[in-house]
Amino acid sequence: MAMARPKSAGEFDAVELETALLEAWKSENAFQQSIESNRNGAPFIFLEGPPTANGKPGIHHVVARAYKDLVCRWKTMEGFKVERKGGWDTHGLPVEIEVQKRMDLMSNEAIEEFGMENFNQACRDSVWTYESAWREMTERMAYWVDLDNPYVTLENNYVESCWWAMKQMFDKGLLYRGYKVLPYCPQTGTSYSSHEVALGYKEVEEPSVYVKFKLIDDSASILAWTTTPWTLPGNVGLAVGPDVTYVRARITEQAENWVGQGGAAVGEEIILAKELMKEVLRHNVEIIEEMPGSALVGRSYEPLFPEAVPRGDSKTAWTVLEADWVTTTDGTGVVHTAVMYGEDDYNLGMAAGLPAYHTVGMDGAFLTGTHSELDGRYVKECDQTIIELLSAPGGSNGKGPESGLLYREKAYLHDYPHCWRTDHPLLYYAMDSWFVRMTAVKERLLEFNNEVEWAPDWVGEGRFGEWLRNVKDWAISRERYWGTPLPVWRDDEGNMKCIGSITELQQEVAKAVAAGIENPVCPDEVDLHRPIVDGFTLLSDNGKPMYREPFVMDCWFDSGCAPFAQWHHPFDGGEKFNASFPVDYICEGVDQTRGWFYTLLAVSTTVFDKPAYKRCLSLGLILDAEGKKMSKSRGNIVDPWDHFNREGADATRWYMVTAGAPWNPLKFDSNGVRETYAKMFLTLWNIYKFHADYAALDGFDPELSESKVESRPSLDRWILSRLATTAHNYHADFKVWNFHKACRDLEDFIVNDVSNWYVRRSRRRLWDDAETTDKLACQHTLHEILTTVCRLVAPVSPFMVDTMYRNLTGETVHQAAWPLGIPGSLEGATADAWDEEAAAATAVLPPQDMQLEATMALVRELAEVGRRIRVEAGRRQRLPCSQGWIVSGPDMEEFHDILAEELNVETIAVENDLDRFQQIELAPNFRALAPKARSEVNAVAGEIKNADDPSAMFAAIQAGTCEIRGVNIEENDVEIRRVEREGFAASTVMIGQGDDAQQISLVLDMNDTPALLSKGLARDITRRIQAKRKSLDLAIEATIDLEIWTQNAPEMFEQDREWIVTETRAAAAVFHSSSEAPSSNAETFEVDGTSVWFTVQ
RNA sequence: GCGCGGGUAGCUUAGUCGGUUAGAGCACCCGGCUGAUAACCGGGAGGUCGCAGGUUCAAGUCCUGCCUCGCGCACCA
Repeated sequence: MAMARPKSAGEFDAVELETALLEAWKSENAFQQSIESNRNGAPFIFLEGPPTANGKPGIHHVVARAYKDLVCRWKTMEGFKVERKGGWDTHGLPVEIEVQKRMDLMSNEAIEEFGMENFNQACRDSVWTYESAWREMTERMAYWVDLDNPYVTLENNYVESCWWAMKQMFDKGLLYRGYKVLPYCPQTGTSYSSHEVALGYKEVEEPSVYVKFKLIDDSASILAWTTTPWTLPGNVGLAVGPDVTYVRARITEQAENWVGQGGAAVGEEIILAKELMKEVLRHNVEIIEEMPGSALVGRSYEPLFPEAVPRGDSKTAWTVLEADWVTTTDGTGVVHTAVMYGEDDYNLGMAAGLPAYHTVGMDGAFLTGTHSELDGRYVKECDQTIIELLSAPGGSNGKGPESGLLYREKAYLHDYPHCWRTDHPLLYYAMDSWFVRMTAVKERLLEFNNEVEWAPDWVGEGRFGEWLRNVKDWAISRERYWGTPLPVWRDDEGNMKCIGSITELQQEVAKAVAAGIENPVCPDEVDLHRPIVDGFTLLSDNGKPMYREPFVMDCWFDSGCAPFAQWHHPFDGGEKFNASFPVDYICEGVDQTRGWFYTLLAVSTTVFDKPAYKRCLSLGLILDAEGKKMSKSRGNIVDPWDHFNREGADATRWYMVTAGAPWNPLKFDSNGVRETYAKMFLTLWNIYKFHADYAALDGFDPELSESKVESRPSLDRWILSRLATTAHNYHADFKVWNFHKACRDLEDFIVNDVSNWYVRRSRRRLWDDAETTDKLACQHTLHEILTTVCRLVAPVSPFMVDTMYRNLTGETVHQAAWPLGIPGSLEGATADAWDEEAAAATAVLPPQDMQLEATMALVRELAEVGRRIRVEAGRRQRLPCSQGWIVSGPDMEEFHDILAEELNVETIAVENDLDRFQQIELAPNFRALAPKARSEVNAVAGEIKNADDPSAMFAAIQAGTCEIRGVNIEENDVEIRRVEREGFAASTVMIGQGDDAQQISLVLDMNDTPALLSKGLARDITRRIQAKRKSLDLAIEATIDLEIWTQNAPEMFEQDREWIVTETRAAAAVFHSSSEAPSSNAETFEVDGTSVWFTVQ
């Protein structure tokens, strides 16, 4: 049995407390113990989204981890078995770039020269650069996750599971090889992800050209516009909008002031979108014909560079095609289509059967055979040549009009992506790529998404749903070095094999070797990375050598495999996997919508035909105090240690959770952490200290004494009811992900109800040296409040409450039961379903008494009202009033003494005669009045409000005889408001709402008597002496010698002198008469014209 | 351009079914109180509820348009 007798609390030092606890947790193995203690509980499966450890962790990582931890701890306290395996994302471009920068290997050639093996080794090492920083942050913030046995995406077992998954897709026909147009840098020989492209947008001015495409069997030309003249040799089609209106316009006269090259002859006919005619054409024209785009579809035109692209068997090459994405916002309403150099172009080309041939090599130069003046030249240097070729009489193909094929050139200013390493413009370039046919499983994706409980729901329905409804095939390959290699081998005829395991690889290698193909040995522990896997040559079914497709996989694929690859499924851990899929809970930033949230679902759908997760908490972005996104480049990342080392992890975590809804962007404000520390944690500590210090002093032991709740004073029953109500609301908010609301309300309860009312009102109860039942009641109450509050706070801020709970109960709060029940421990329960009633039966909360809560709310309200009255009447708080009256309202008899004390009133009485102090005013109740009075409502309301004699009107209303503007006014059409009669110090409060609304007034008697003046003075003197005691740092039980002189003072009664003596623990006291001069070392003060001197020794 | 989410006091924010005096906290000022903690209580000042229309007897709340910030998507031919 644990020691349950609290020790004195001591001063609060968050950092010291937290670091000491971290040590204790470590030596006790507290995290593992908290799981172990629930080993028979129902499982709640959490999946950690793996961070990459090659960047320093910032405060935004702390936020995500706080929410992960919060839910896991909460579920653990509910009795669920919540294992938390850590994970690391270790592959991918960010790692490569980091290494490239460090080693100055800024191109693929450089990497290959350096050696792929060496390079990948460098990546492998680089991955762990900040691992210890992550570990320290994770431990310090008390994110409980198993970092000693994490899954690591670069490990062979993990990669093997990814290979297995890939093979499942391959076997289902969901994996295919194709082209994808990607932003590509010929200098470095790499394509870029959209993230990198975003880094390199630059505003540039480039020549854009309007080109005439001469129709066959027609004198007219179709006009198209492009900002990339180098794509023109690759032109194989023109796209028009089927519903766009086009015109055929004839040039009627030469244009004046022509700038630049190009032009048109009088009589030439040009086709373009009607809407853009004015903007594009510099000549005067006459419109010959109008037609929709659909009328142009199928027309053939002369290729600009007939040599550049072979027709092949294409029937649609060099014809007009329709595309619904063609707009008339710029250009000519006709889009020049070069299949290999634009994404839309490529998709259109594939759909329409255009020939798909490159005119540009991987080095960025025109391929031989494009045009004699262009072959072998870097495309960006050819703009001028192309313009000249087009402008020549007859144009570049010699079949155009005499005026040439160029109509106009125009400098064009736009944002264009550039290589962020070499600064060269990127080329959109069609490249070999592998895809997962996500479009084939779109319906399943949508179904599974509907099954997910999203928080907030609009991310699931909106953002994520939108993404799925527009799902495209997943380009999964990257022509890089450091990643999970694509396990596909291919021969020169296009025969392919996808390898799903090491064993299979070994078998295939053996087969190849048997057929005479040389191969390195393939041991069981073969490293599944480049270049090792590239070294194996396999044998196709037709006996041809097969080489590995030289790609690695998108690293998002790796993390998408986490649910099974973390267990090395299907090779190991079958049970582990089967029992934990789909997972119950994931939680990451909203930026993972297209990232991890998607790839998890994409992989689980294609491989298992199941969803990957049941619940997903999508967190808002973390912004700095100015509302700017935190980023390395802005340098506005907050270092979590700034707060860990100042206010501590508890305050940091509590701040994060209470600052706003989890899914809303969080403006991280350092002052807010400070505020949380001072308000929430300091207050809670002081409540605890108050209890613990007296409990220690009195030897209080909750196990050895008893105090029945129903026989405790109403103040105790009130705070316990508030505790139960707060806990219920807290839990209800947790269930619907409203952690912010839950925690704000709990904080309010702690600060307002417990500290500012209960403890303040109870302070004197514990001062009593004797063992009274009242003191015991207070101690038990405080004990119950604190142990419950500790458990509620523990999932969010796990440190301080554990220290408190340990001292109060001898046990750790992290193995304590959730006060609202422990469903996870019930027979047959799962994370999704449990017996609510049986779970509730395990709850441990005091009884609720809503009536009592309402009454106390009123008492507190009246206490505030009383102070307001005093301020307004200019009567100081310490000068008592002889009498106070409460006018109407519920019975509060049992709280009259509290009120009397709060208000410093001798007696409180109830007065039912309203008219004695007050009169009424009437106010219209619009909700009731409006339907009856309709448009007259304002006029009627005005007459009610301004009634000369409201009492008389109300009497008429009650009698049913009050009619205004034809409307019969009934009682519920008006509200009665009370105002004070002239000459009374009173104030009125409204409680309740709607029909239950009630007004209660407080009236104070402001007349003085000698007795009151004496008492008031005594209180003032006492207060000054107490302050002096405090400033002298005297022990509470120390006694003093007291001397007091007064001048111009009211007579002080003997009983009040005695009161001063006992209150201030004076062993000896001398009250000098007013004729005696005060000692020169006496302190002095003045109150209401009375001067007082005193000495304390 | 499309979608999602915001815009309420100097700052952080609450505001339910539309109901007539928009509520807190921080900071500021005045006063009070304190063996009560970096506290507490009362009061003050501080708001065109992003802008403009509309619906309604009544709009922070509902509708339309616009401005603006954030995020995502698309485009940049």
